[in-house]
Amino acid sequence: MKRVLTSDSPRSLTRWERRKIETKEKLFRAALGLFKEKGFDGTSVEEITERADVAKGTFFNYFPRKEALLAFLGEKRMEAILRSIDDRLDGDLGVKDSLRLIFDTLASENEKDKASVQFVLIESVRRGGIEEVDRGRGDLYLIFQHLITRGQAKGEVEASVSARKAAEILVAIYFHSLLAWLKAEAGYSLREDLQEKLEIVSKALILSRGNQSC
Amino acid sequence: MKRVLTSDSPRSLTRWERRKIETKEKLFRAALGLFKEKGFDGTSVEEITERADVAKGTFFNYFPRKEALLAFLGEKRMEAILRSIDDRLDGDLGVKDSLRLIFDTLASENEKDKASVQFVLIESVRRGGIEEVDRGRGDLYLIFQHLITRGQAKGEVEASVSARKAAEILVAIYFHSLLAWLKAEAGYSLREDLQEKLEIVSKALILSRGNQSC
DNA sequence: AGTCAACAATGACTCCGGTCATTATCTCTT
DNA sequence: AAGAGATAATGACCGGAGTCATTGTTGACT
Repeated sequence: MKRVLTSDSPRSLTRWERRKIETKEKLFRAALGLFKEKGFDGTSVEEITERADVAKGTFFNYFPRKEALLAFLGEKRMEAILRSIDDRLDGDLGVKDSLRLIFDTLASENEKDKASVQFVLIESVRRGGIEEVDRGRGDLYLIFQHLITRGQAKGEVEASVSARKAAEILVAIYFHSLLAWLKAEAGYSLREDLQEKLEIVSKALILSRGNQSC
Repeated sequence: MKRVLTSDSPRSLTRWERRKIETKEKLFRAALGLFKEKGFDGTSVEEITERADVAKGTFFNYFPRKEALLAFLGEKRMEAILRSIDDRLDGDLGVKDSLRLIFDTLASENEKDKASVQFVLIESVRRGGIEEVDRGRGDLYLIFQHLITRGQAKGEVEASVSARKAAEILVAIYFHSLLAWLKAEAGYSLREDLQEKLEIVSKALILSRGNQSC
């Protein structure tokens, strides 16, 4: 039995909620700054709350555990990546070009800020759990699957392969390459690596129109 | 300048060393039992040392951190897997059959004891760090790479693909599938999943007699 | 304006991983 | 056999993550 008097749906933000978001954001920013200064393990929750000017206990009202900060960061990053992919994807593109574009976007978004990716993947996966990454991964997976299914309908993609499995392979390649890139020397190009691998698996997926190889 | 008086070379294990190994093993067994009973987080180091009948501090003489137990387990498992692959691999086999055999071995070794894999992958990767898994992964990677290079020399494998990248793809597929399997329902067959994915990427790698490009 | 239920903030507290100075045990030398 | 040097065992201790009972705020309703 809820009644809202001041209009209806746009009235979503009460002072409380605004302050809640504000506090969470404040904690998040404080934490991120400290992490970049002193690393994840080197930063205590108390330091974070002190910088955010709240009491220690408050932290746990917003993040169930310290690692949840990394999950939060991960979510934000993945959202940005998916938005960027959505923006750039064009229905007219062929499957192979679409895949190229997606891998390209994934690469460049990650190459933008290696330090954050370090936290999200190494640290978050390291400590927080793989689950965190999963929501985003699921979305990515759906994009691939959809693309391939559509490609099969259009006769661009080998009909005999399971779109599900193919999508899983693409996701696997992406995450594995990301990890490899994080551990590689500075000069290593994620973009080139992904494109090269895409080139290889494309041979298994894409029906070339009298083109390709040799 | 070492002198051993009680015989010579077979006398490699002094009482100390035997006891050292014994203690480490005792700690390890106690820990594994407790983990299966109460989970990793639910088990404290003190419980482990108590069951192993040593003082708490002793634990850290053998494992630098609690997670090192998982790394230790992981190493043991990976060694067993690689040994099993070595045993079963036959130089006469073609590349595709070899790959099938490897994936099959990987699947069955892991399917033997899902709980342990949970610990090694989820927990160890979750908390201990990805580094732990890396040694074994590196070996696996080399096996793939070697196999493919040899296959290219024999003309079985598409010469244009980089053996390095191809090996990375195979490893990526393996680990990703392992994770998916761990999170899947009980009925899900890792073996079938891997074989199906291998079938797909094979199309990109293997030059079938009478099929495929060039 | 005043009341009150809902919710958030707080920090003292608990628990546990990890350290370290000290003690106990072993091996080798003389 | 006794001493010395090496190595392992020990548990008091510390710091930080996470809990929770209490206190402080907010805004819906009268």
